Amino acid sequence: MRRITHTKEAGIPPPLLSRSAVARTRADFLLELKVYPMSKDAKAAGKAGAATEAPAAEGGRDWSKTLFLPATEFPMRAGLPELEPKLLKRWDEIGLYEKLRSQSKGRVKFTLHDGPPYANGNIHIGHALNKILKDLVVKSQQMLGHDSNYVPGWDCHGLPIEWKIEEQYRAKGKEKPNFSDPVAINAFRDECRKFAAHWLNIQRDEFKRLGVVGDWERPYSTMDYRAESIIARELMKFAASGQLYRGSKPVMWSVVEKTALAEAEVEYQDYQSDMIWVKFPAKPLSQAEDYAAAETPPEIHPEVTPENLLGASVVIWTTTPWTIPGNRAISFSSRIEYGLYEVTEAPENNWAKKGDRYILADKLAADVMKAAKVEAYEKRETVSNFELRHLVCEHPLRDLGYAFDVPLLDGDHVTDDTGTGFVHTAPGHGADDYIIWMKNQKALRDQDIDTTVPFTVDADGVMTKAAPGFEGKRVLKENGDKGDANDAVIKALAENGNIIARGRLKHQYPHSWRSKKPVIFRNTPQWFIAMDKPLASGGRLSEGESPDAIKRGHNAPTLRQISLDEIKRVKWVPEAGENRINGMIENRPDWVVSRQRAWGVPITVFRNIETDQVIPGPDFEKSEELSARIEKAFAEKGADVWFEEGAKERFLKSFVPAKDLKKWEQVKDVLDVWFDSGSTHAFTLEDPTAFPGFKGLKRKRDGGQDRVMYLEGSDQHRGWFHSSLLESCGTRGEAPYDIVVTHGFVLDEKGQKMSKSLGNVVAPQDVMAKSGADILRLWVAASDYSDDLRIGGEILKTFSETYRKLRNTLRWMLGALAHFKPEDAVSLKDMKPFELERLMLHRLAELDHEIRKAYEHYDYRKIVGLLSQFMNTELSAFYFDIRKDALYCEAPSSMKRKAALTVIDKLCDTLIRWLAPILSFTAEEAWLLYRPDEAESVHLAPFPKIPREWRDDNLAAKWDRVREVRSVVTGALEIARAEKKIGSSLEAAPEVYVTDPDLMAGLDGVDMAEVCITSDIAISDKPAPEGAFTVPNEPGVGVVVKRAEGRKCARSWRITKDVGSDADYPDLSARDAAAMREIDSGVTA
RNA sequence: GGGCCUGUAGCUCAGUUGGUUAGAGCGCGCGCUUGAUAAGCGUGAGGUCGGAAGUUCAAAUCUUCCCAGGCCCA
Repeated sequence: MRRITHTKEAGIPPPLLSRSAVARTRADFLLELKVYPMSKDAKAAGKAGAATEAPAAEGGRDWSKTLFLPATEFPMRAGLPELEPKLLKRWDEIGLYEKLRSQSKGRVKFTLHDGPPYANGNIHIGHALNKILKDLVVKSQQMLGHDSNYVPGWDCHGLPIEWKIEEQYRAKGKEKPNFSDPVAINAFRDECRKFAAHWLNIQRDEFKRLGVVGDWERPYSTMDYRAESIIARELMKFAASGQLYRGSKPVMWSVVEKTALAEAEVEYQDYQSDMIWVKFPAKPLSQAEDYAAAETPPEIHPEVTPENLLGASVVIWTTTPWTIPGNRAISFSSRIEYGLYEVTEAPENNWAKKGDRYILADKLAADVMKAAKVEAYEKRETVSNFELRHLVCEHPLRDLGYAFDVPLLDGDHVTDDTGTGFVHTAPGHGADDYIIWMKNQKALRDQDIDTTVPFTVDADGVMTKAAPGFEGKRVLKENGDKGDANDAVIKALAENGNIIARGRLKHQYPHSWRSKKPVIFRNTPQWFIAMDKPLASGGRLSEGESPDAIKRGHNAPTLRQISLDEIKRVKWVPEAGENRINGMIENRPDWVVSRQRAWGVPITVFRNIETDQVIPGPDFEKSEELSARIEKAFAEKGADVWFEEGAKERFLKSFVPAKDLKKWEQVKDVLDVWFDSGSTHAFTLEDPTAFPGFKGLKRKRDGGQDRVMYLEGSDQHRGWFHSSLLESCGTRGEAPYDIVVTHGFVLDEKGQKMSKSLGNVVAPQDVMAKSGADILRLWVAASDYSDDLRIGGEILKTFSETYRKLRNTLRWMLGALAHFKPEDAVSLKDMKPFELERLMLHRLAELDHEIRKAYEHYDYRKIVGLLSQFMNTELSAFYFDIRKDALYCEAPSSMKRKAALTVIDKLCDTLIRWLAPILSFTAEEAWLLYRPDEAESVHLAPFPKIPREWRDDNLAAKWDRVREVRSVVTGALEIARAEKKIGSSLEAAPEVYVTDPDLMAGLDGVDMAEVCITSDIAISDKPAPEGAFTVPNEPGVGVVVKRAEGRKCARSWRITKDVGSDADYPDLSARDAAAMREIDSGVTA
């Protein structure tokens, strides 16, 4: 408005000012005045407004042009989606990562070792969280003064990629390749490799887009030849030390496809099974058995197998009769109540006969008797857990060649919902069966029970000689139809008098998702890494200990013990992580590392089919040479060479006599991909040739100061943290990391898991396109990553607002600094009179301490909190608001102005650096405008060094009082405003009554009118008059708001009595008139 | 079902060894400003601290149970 009036009076034809015209006028004006921070001629710029404005008739002069208003190119609205790619390009062009490395050579290393994501699709919000968090760590550790390098990596082998390639084969009408054909398998592997490479590249771009700084040009990948060779080498270390062994385990097996299936490859469909109820006769135990008397309840007969159970049978129920030959135990549950039941009436020729006595779950007895067509029965006894635990049965097919004891095992998987309350346990044919069998290994062996899991069914679904009496019977035919095994088993049971009922059951049964045919659980040979085998060369070397000292024989620690010890040495953030992984390592079974698959690193060992010897292995003197040969071949040509024609002969040449080659089986299984990723430390951190950034890495435990951090989602306690720990402890006797940080999962706004079907998925790509990566980064930094994180529309909106506030504070500082000349900087000594400035310096010193501490502890939300609070409340709403008058209006020579600018310069410098790890793009944008001449990138700068002398606790305490009084004044002004007494606070001249001497002392020497942004103020130590404004919390302060007296200065808008005291500037206050005189005379400094 | 963990204003978070009327930033309502202006300032309203019971003079904080949610197993 003012401007339009002015234009009119200046005689310029009154334009028809449309909105856009106004905007254009304004834009032109800004352009004219705009100070380009890059221009070295800031001096000229500072007075530009004043100098170009010829003194006009005072009444019409546009005083705003004579003010030192903020001027900056840093836009109010960021336009992050457009800005960010430009900055990324710039970082690429200046070689930011290389610069960081060369700049920090020789410093203590902080190494965040990247956990490899799986290269098979676009990144999702969880990836974004993980990588941003890593970037916060890496950048802040760098700025704290470390050499903080980051080499990203990818996990490339494995099943999901195989599936994709199989899918492609099917789409092309090709058969699934025959993996025993060397050409076919390597052609297939090649497709997998290409697929992984494709997604690696896409993910790399997506990760870079987040603003993550790292060595993107030279990442690691588990499928690099070098990586494959080292993964194989690591496995061979386990083989050579004897920790790798061949065992067996039931897996889901498709008879039709002759292949093992993963859980994700089966689907449950209706299927009609044969069900049978089978008797396991109770057997008297030898009296020599000695049971712990302590656990014997007094009311129980302490003798083994109480008499009343003799002649009774435990009854089981199963839907897979063909697994009876594989039976080795019966599971019961100590949570279920059991009884001894006698059949009192039954039809002639019934399987269940009068006088039979069965042990059954009480809840299921009636059902069982009904199924067995029993007409009447009675419960005789209660059967206790104690009795069951010490009961041993005979196998129902004992006379066919199953003359072993069948023990009873207590298991949580047993329920009394269906069946008999007892679960037939065939360790080769079920997961639960196998687990409970393995869990009881030791106790069973103590009872002289053979714990070997029998191979009763072969790959074709045909029963083997390990199932005496049933050899050659088929479980399933080649086409997936039911074979003759069930009938044969049922017939044999009947002949032995140990079946009491049969029937059919329609239920959900696993089927292959490809052939849609039923699958079976079948015991198969697998390769294991032993958790509890004493490690001859295990354990870390203590200082000064010779390598020979660790050969500890049978007293040597096991992999489990070493791992548990190492867990204690690692710092877990948050601490609960230690608990979690500890529990897992304590309880986990041996590590199954073999997969009957194609796309992976092979288990590069050979097995003698006659002696079962494995090479490389502990009893093979050429293990090292053999390993070296394999490693070298892999490094040169990749793991494919293992599958090539004649590989066995080539690798074994000269190690094994040619005539014996037939006896040696080349293992074609591939490694569990967790072994791959568990080995990343070996082929990255320990390979300075491929990764020069890791050269000279010397961890604290090795007497150095460097640290290695792993940082992943909390699911990796079971995954990567776990496998890396086992791999490294098994081969090196120590954990591969010093610090492990875990974060939670990303949920939707309501705390629910994201899913396509719920439609609550937030894609990082969308957020970056709409709001920018810095918003995502702020979200990560401000959230409590130790817990699950939530994201959604409202949350993103909130963070956009938070961002906007921070951004505008930066913007105002940059604008104010357009008028700052370094040579005007005021030294701390000369800052003495300016308490407000010193207060700000004090706050910087305080914050410096807190922010460094928070960055050191990876506590980023604390930093966001501190900086938001500081920038919004203390700077924008307090310091800046107060200082606007001095900055805009005071003369160029004003010391107050110069002092303020000096402080704002420090604030700006410091805040941009503190924000850089979090708002990486925005901080860079600000930095380039702030330091146009010398600054290459804020990410090359360290956190600022704040002089200790800036700290002044007494001053801070004093100003706490000032702010207390101020808050009463602003409260009073608000009332006056509501009463329409005043509008702007400059229209007021409050009377402040301070009876509290402590508060009064705080006001000493403080210009309270300035602090309260009023035109005048009166401070009195007298009691406040009746009706004065007070606040309950500040009883010692009363305020009466009076209107300021005098005229409004046309330039500063303050109402003072000295307006017009300078005849040359009749509309201005004395202060402004003096300033104008200086400006008009061309003096700027 | 088991192990680990979480639940404080609309949102993101603080709440020290249990101790006055539970805090902050953002958002929201209202007012001011129009020289940070798709900005800035002031001010106000929001919480039975997931629920219940218990221990205690005193519980967001300790105990138990329940509810909701997450990760990992089964």
